[in-house]
Amino acid sequence: MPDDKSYTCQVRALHEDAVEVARSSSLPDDEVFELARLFKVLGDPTRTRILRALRSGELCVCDISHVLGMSISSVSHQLRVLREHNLVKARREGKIVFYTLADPHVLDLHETALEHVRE
Amino acid sequence: MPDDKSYTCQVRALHEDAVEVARSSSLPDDEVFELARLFKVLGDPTRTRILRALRSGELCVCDISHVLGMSISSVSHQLRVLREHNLVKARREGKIVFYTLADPHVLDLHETALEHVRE
DNA sequence: TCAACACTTGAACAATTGCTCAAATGTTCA
DNA sequence: TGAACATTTGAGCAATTGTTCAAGTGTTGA
Repeated sequence: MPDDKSYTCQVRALHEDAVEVARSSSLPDDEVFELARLFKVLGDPTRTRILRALRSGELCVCDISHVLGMSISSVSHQLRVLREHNLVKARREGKIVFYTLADPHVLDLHETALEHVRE
Repeated sequence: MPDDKSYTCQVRALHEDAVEVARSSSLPDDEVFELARLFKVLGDPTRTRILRALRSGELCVCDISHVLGMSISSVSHQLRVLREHNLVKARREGKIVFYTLADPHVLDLHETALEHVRE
């Protein structure tokens, strides 16, 4: 990021004090990244529906596929994403793998967001 | 989505009752979509940092660019996304456009998510 | 040991994303 | 009016995403 005129506005900062306040109260980079990462995982309709489905208790991959009306494969791919981000847990029982919410607390985000979405 | 064996598991559903419960308590499609859409917008580090910066009050595009250390252009592009999703509001004063949070309530999502991220 | 089955995985693909660069707007002030 | 400047916009691009298809793994029971 070069420090020339094309890059930012030409004064050092239009409102230096406001910039300083904003800068000093900003989150550490890693927290910003983690925050965005979590929201990004939540920001897909398929994954949203999987998390909603698991609200009522554990389900196997086949069950989830039926609830969503989607292929086993794509559900499994998304379950992997959710697993990798510690949003769901898997438990194998014979041939069947059961999934549960790793931390139902995460659904608090759904509630808050729904309030916003519903205005 | 064809209804053949390659598509889902071979029984109608492994746990029909659980599937029925999950299905009947699921969100309407449009709410799922809106929910995911909101999280998706929140799920980018640049946009996260913009929203955090605006927490301390209104800033112009140039200010935000300074706080983030990013080009005016990319900040403006992201502000457009935030505007289109009603997360920020713009107010023009002469040559300068000031941005504010459209609904600071949205930052409640940050707080809740930060708790989760921080374990 | 082998077929059946629940699930996972990898490659391939179109679609979407976030950035940069350059050009266009809109506003002020001389 | 025209130059200066804050911001927006559009095209172009590499990178990422979500799905499908086909092949793979792991477990059960005959």
